Amino acid sequence: MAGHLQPIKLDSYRPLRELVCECIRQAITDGTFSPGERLMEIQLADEMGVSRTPVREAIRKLELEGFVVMIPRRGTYVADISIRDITEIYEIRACLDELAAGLAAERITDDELETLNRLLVEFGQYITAGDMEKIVEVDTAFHEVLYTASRNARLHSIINNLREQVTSIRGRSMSYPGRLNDTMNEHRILVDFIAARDVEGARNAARVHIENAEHTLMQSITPSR
Amino acid sequence: MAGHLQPIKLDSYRPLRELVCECIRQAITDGTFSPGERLMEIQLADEMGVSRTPVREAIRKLELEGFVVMIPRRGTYVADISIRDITEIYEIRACLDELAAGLAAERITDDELETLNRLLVEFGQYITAGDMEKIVEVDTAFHEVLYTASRNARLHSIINNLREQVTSIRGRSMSYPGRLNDTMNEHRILVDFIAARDVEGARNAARVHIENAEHTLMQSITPSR
DNA sequence: TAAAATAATATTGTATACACGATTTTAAAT
DNA sequence: ATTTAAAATCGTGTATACAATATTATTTTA
Repeated sequence: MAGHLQPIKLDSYRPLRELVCECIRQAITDGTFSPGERLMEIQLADEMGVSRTPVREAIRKLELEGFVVMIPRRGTYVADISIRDITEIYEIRACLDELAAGLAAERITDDELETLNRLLVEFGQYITAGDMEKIVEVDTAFHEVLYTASRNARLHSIINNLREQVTSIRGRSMSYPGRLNDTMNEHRILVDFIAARDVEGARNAARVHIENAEHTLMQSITPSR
Repeated sequence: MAGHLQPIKLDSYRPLRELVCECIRQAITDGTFSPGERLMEIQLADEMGVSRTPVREAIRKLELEGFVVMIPRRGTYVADISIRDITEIYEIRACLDELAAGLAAERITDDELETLNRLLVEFGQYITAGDMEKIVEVDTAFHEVLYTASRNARLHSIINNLREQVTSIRGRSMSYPGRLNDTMNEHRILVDFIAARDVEGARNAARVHIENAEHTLMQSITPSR
C-alpha cells in the first residue's frame, strides 16, 4: 500500500459514508492509492477509524463514479486509466462541453460573467506566481461557474464526473510546457464569446479547448513513443 | 404503498445487492412504486426476503442513477420527474445521441447493421400486431445495438442511464397517436444514413429523432393545458 | 523437484444488533 | 379548543457477528 489515510473527523452532521467516500476519492485522485491497487474494506475501515458498513457504501458509490472496479467475491481495485479511457472520456466531453458553452452563452447572468473574468485574471496571476495549488483551485472554480451557467444540473454533474475521472493524471498535463498559458488563452476566448452571447462561437471555442486538452494529455502520457 | 414485490430468487451467482437493485428499479419504472412514495428499508427487505444490508446498497446505487432521492436520517423517496427534468435530460440526449449516431456511422460492423435492419422489420410487425411488450423489447434491443456500435462504453452507459430515467413515463409517449410509426420511420432514416456511412446525415437524423421524442413526451404529459 | 490436493487464512457477502435522530402521539397547560 | 412539551415509536446510521468463497500455504504424491 502506498500511503496513509487520515482518520475521519466526524465533526460534521453529514453521514459517515459521504465523508468516507470523499476521503477515498481524494486518496485515489491525489495518488495515495495507485491504479490497480487493491482496496480492502477492513483495512480502509481501520485506517479511518470506522466500521466496514460506511466503507462498503462509499465503495459502491465510487464504483458508479468509475473510480474503482469491483469484482464480486474478489475485491475492489483502483480503476486503471487507459488510452482507450481517455479517448472515450474526451469524445464525450468535447460534445458536452460544447453543449454547456452554448447554453451558458444563452443563460449566463452578468454576475457569473463578472466572476469568470475575475477568475481568469487570478488564473494568470497564479501562473506568474507558479502557485500550482491555487491554479487548480481557480481552474476548478472557473469550470464550476461555467457549468452552473448552463442551467442544467445533470449536465453539470455528468461533466464533473468525467472531469474527476482524469484528475489523477491531469497533473502531468498541467505541467506540460506552455499548456497553462494556452489554457488561459482558450478560456479567455471562450468567455469573450459567451459575453458576446455568441452561441456558435462559444461552442467552437469549447470544443477546441477540450480537443487541445486531450491532445496535451495524450502527449504527456505517451512521451517518447 | 402501491403494490408488492416478489421475493428475490437467489438462483443466481450474482450478489444480492444487484438483484435487489434491479428489482427495485423495475418496480419504480413499471409504476409499482409511485413518484414521491417513501421507500423503507425494513419493509423492502421483508418483502424480498433479504436483510437490510443489500437493500441499503441497492438504494445507494439507485440514488446515483437518479431513481430515488435520499434525505439523510429521513429516508428514501422515489424520484419525481418534472418538466424541468425532462428538459434537462433531452437537452443532453439530443447531444449524446447525435454523437453516438455519428460514431456508429463510422464504426458499425456489417453484422450490427444487419441486426438493426432486422430489428426495424420486427418493430413494424409488432406495431401491426399491437404487441406493446414486444415493441418495447425490440426498441430496447435496437438502441442497444446502436450505442454498442459507437464503440464508446461510457457514452453507452450514460445514455442508457438517461433513457432509464424517463422509462416510468415513456409508456404514455408510446401510446401517443401515430408516435410508434413516426419512431419507426425516424429509425429507418437513421439506419439508412448509418449504412451509407454518412456521419452528418446520421447525426441530424438522431437529433431530429430525439427532439421529436421529447416533443411527444411533453405533449403527453401536459395534455390539456 | 514439480504438480496436485487439501488445509488454513483472509476477505467479501449477508444478517443482525444497537445507537441516534426524527416523527408522531399523548398529555398537560393556557 | 389550541398550543406546547414530553414520551414513545419508528426508521435510518453504524457496528459487529456470522457465513460463504477465494486465495494462499502446506503437505502429499508422482
